[in-house]
Amino acid sequence: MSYRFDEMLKSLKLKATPKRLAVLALLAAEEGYVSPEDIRCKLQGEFARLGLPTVYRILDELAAGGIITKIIHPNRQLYYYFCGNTEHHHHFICLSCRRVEDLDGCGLHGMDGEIAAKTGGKVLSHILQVNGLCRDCAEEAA
Amino acid sequence: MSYRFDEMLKSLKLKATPKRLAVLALLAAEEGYVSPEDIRCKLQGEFARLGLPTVYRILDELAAGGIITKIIHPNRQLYYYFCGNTEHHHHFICLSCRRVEDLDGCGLHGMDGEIAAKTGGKVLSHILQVNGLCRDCAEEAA
DNA sequence: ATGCTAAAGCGAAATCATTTCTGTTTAAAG
DNA sequence: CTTTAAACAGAAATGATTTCGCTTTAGCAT
Repeated sequence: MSYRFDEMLKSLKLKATPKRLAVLALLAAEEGYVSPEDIRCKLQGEFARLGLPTVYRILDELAAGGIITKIIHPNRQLYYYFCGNTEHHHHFICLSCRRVEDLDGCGLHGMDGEIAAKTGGKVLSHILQVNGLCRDCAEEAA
Repeated sequence: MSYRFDEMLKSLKLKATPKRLAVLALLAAEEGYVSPEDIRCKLQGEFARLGLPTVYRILDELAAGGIITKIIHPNRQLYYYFCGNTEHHHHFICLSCRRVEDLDGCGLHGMDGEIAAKTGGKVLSHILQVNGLCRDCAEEAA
């Protein structure tokens, strides 16, 4: 699977700068979720000068545009995950090895509308994330 | 509705100290979710000396015991909510006024098992929370 | 009741991920 | 090629949360 990162950025009205492209490419190449610090480290060879604030800013922009997903972690650090699946769906994340698996057809489709109707309020967003140990890590722990 | 806070603490094998009881009572009296700092402020009259770390510790203990719920907020602060409903359920939270409404029968019952079966992994926890504006706040914003 | 011992509780200070700020650089548009 | 706005770097600040070592309390035997 290959992606047109420049077009993705364009669709978010962000310039396709080398750093943004590199962050996006790195995220897409990773199997699991990564922290801002991870990204800075891995891109240090490519960019002599790359500050953490820049990484944070880029990740924010990408997450705001919806092309990467913010992972909520018990350790309260930020993590991000790139997922080619553009359908509405959620994730099963491994707390040990950081692997992410898609949960398709999660049964929440239409929930927002139902809830809005029931409570009379307005649904702005919802969080659904399943935390656990992936098959390999679960077996290892056993 | 009145609760036996001392018994609740006992069931978690925590001593029913005045501060724990006060935190629990305060949470139960609040309609919405509150921050550790809120709690410290509101209990300042009752306890001349009450440090934030103590509040955090108590909230942790109560949340670990499952009698209060941790709220995940976009502003990255911790909030907690006391909910008398002991059935497995989730919440609709208002980002404006902090009101919380229960979502019963959320359609996730059994999901953990299904996911475990499908991925081969082990589900440790899941997060489901719906963020929005309650009826009043939505009307006000309109 | 009193003394003893281990657990629980406490707040000052430290921590550390994240953000802000300011000045600089870079790139798109005319 | 100039103009103008967006991106960027890095130092420093921020502020929620945790650590640490001391103090208090409760449980229990005497």
